Amino acid sequence: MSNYLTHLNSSQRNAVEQTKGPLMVIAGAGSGKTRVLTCRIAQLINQGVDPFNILSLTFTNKAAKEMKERIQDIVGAKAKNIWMGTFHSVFAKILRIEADKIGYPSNFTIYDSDDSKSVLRRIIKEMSLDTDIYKVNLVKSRISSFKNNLVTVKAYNTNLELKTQDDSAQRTQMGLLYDRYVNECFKSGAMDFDDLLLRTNELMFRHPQVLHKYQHRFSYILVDEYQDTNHSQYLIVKALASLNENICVVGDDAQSIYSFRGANIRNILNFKKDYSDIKIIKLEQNYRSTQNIVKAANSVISNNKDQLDKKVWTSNDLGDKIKVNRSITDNDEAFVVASNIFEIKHQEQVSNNHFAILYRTNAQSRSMEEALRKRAIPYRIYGGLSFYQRREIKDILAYFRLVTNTKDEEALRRIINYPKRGIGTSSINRMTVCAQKNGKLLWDVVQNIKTEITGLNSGSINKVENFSILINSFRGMLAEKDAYELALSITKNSGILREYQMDKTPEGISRYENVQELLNGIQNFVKVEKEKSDKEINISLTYYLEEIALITDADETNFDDTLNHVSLMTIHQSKGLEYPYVYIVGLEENLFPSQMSMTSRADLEEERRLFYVALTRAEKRATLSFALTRYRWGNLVDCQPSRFIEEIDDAYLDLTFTNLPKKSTSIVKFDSGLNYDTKVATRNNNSVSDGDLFKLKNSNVFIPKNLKRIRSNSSKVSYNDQKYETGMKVTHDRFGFGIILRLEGNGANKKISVNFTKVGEKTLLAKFAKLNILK
DNA sequence: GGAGGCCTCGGAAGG
DNA sequence: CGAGGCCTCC
Repeated sequence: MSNYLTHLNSSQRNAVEQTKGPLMVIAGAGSGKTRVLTCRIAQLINQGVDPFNILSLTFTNKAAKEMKERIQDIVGAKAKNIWMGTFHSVFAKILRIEADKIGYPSNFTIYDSDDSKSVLRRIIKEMSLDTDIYKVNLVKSRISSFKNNLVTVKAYNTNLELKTQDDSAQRTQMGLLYDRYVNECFKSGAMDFDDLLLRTNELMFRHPQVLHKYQHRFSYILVDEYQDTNHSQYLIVKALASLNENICVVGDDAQSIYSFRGANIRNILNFKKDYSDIKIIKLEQNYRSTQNIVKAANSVISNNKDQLDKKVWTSNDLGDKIKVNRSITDNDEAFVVASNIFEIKHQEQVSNNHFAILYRTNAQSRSMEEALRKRAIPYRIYGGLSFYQRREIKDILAYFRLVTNTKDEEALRRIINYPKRGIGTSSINRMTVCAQKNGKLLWDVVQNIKTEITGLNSGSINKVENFSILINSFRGMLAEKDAYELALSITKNSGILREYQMDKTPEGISRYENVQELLNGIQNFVKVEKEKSDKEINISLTYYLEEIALITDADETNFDDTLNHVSLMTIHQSKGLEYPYVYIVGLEENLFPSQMSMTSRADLEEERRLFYVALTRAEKRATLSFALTRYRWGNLVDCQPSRFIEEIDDAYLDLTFTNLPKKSTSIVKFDSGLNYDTKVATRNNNSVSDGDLFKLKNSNVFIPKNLKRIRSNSSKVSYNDQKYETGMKVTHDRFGFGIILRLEGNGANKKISVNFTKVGEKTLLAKFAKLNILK
């Protein structure tokens, strides 16, 4: 049991044994971070700390679950009592306990992103706002960022900076909109994801005795993935830890890739400022990857300015160099990847699940999928629509939600006429107006439709009444029936099951199966929960909803994981995972780094960290690839190789072609990150010439626009085989007049350096350079 | 009230 | 290109 310490290196051991006081562990990629966290908690428990007094916060439920299991392996069943989970799940639990103090019911609903959007869409419409200015996604992310920075409606209204931002974007009603959204959620007894953190702060700051209670309860606090915490989370941790200061945060600033959703990298960069006697331990030995991979990753990340000083190293084998493939099209790229996997599989007897294909955007999965299918290589795509986000599941959950919390207006609106029961938009609108006029809930109007409303015909009134009777009949069963019995009754008696049963289209069949799966899940839930509790208690639907509200697909036990398939996922999803063979595809400017990151250094650095994450997933071999043309939104577009390839030290690269722009021989200087901010000027304008100017900055091989016509069959490409010679006078469509200085390489890889009068020296690929030779 | 056509928009995604 | 929201027409 106690030999767990012997498997640790000295830094890891220090981190584990340093159980008192503030500690920050900077854990490089593959440095055994999870091991340290689990051992540290085991150590606390072995030292006599009550598991009830340990709070361990993670970023995903999956991580929490895995960690709990690993701790259980060391200390046994008492590990179950540790407060371990995501910020959201732990504080949702606490908020349910303390709900009355902030005016919420303890069975409050948790609105997911779709619910929030739907509420916003409704408010924007009700306020008759211009939907071009008040775009739902934009408004939502803005409100989210207000909340994550603890900017309440009141604070917003006195915040000149934020207001000016909105005013200058014509969003003068933003404050009002924010206010209405907050009220709408509150009125519905609902919290969105950001509320779970914001309301926790509210709870703790307005109720010192509550804060005090939890400060005492959580005498030891651990936070994983600290680099990805936002301001709201930071404040919660700080408040809870301020009494005992037994706080341990673990993270890697180099792997902070979630600032787009509010994560604040300063939390980790500034941690030491918050605690006076802080200890900092760096885990720098990488156990995962080869030397070439580690060093290549280091050379890339060194281009970032904002980072903590550390040196990740490994004593593993040198390994292969990072292979870089170039393809003409995205389909070719996929073909090369699939062929390569096929080859390695057979030559080296490697199984499918040793391979991962990582990409920047989900859209890139399609070509990979096709290529793998052609090679008959089993694969699995991770991500996409989660089970609980599926329409049919959300429909059923909406019934559950309304039955347990009739204030939940989103749920009510979703199902009041689903399945169709003749309560149309006009009836709903009338009831809405009536509710608003009398300051009542929509459900109040529905429930008392006969007395509450005039202007609805008797047929409509009857239909509404039947609906209200239906829902109330379910409500009557809440206390006596368990979650499964009630769920079954709801799906049957609401007509929803029949609806899906009748639909014999493939989608309909799949919907029906999903509903069955949901019901099976509930049945299983009831069974497991009953076994867990010794008492004969009713596992209610309310309890079920509370438990699943924060569950997502990623947490489901993936039985498929044992199946042998190649994994396809975005780089974001790959965080924390590792594979012997990793393919990072689509390494092109404007794709990776993403076009949207080009306007600021901070965003570009995040893209670079993302690339760092991708590269450090590889254990044995990493392969990079890019295409010269790619379909994006139905259009074939030209691509330039990503700057990230150039940023890797040549010593660790193995180019499978000869003329990738090289820093050392670069003629048009590659500016290594100094001028990113100035690029705003060239990128804001989408005109062709500006785009080309930009490309030139990053690549000394200029690949002209006309490549567009080249299709996936590369054998059909006809090269311009004009005979160039040193000293020739030439003209170029864009660069004008110039003199050929020298020729390098042969055949398709022949390069020409030309000194142009207007733009100076350029190196062009002979096969693409459209030079007119002047006699 | 509902089906189908039109229009718009598009990043990554934990809870 | 493809999904989803919205609007129109029946």
